[in-house]
Amino acid sequence: MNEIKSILESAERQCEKNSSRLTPKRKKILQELLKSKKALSAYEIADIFNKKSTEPIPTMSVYRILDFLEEEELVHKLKLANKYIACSHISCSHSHSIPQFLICKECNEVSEISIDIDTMKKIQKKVEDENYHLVKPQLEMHCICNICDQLNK
Amino acid sequence: MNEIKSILESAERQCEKNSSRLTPKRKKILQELLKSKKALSAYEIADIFNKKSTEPIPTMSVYRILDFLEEEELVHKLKLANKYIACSHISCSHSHSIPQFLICKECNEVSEISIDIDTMKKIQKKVEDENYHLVKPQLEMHCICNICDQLNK
DNA sequence: AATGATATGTTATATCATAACATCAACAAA
DNA sequence: TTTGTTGATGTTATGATATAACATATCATT
Repeated sequence: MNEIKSILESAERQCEKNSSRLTPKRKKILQELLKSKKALSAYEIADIFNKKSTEPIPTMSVYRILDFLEEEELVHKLKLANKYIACSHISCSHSHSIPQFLICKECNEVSEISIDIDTMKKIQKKVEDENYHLVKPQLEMHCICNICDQLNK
Repeated sequence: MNEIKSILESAERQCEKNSSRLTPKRKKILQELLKSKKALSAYEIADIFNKKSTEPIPTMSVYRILDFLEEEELVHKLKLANKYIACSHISCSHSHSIPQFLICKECNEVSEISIDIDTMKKIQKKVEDENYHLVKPQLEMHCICNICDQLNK
């Protein structure tokens, strides 16, 4: 079975549970993000949408839809890149660990990793000692992927 | 002795060593960053400069000067906030550890902390396992400071 | 159909950043 | 002293990301 299709169905169920609606446009944008290995900007998403569809979508709507999808925890916003990426755990039934992102600064490919709890706790302790606390324990790391790194040589 | 003045002198010596010049404008921008507890955007720096000085500085120049100061390791760019902050170790003679930043999402106050080497190594290992590597082992963490957190209650 | 809530459209503008080219100032070599 | 070179700064235009404010459309319920 088509993997993306099944993820979209999970997403739909998840929205129903929260009594929110995964409208056609919201669904389509989530689908594009799922298809993309790279993180996409709101404007890139609008472009993709508009190339494929007869009725265009304004960027404003894309931003709103991304906000919605973020609230539903279906996508993550990467502040470091100002881009958006689908959550890689939509279909997981278990509650998953906190996402940590590796973002290739060249090609914008993103990998979602998880850091072990002890390490994260240590970092959190440091943060609390400094009289701050983490808004969300999500780290974004500016990386270069091996492929791009090779190309540079 | 005035602390900022002494840091500026260190900065000047550091530039001399690299045979680069800490011009009056560069120095003044560094000084504003040193005075500010918060991270400042290029446009905010230009505003501050222009309020105090008869001859205005264009934003373009501010960006160039920030690039320069970054190369000299006198300021850090915070990608997470799109803002800039003076390095807190300009006068230290010893080579200091990799900076990690806590950024308050409300007031933009920033603290520079350091994470112990083992923790950082663990993270780096994870990253390498995923076929990436860190451009610089600098983490920026989206936080809220205790003061702002209190105000929200 | 009328209502209220949610979703989307539209226009304008704020904010952050870079490109491209011109000019100026400092300084060393002729 | 002039000239050439380099680095610093000025100027103008524009790209890229993001939000505000208000209008309109659609859906779910009565």
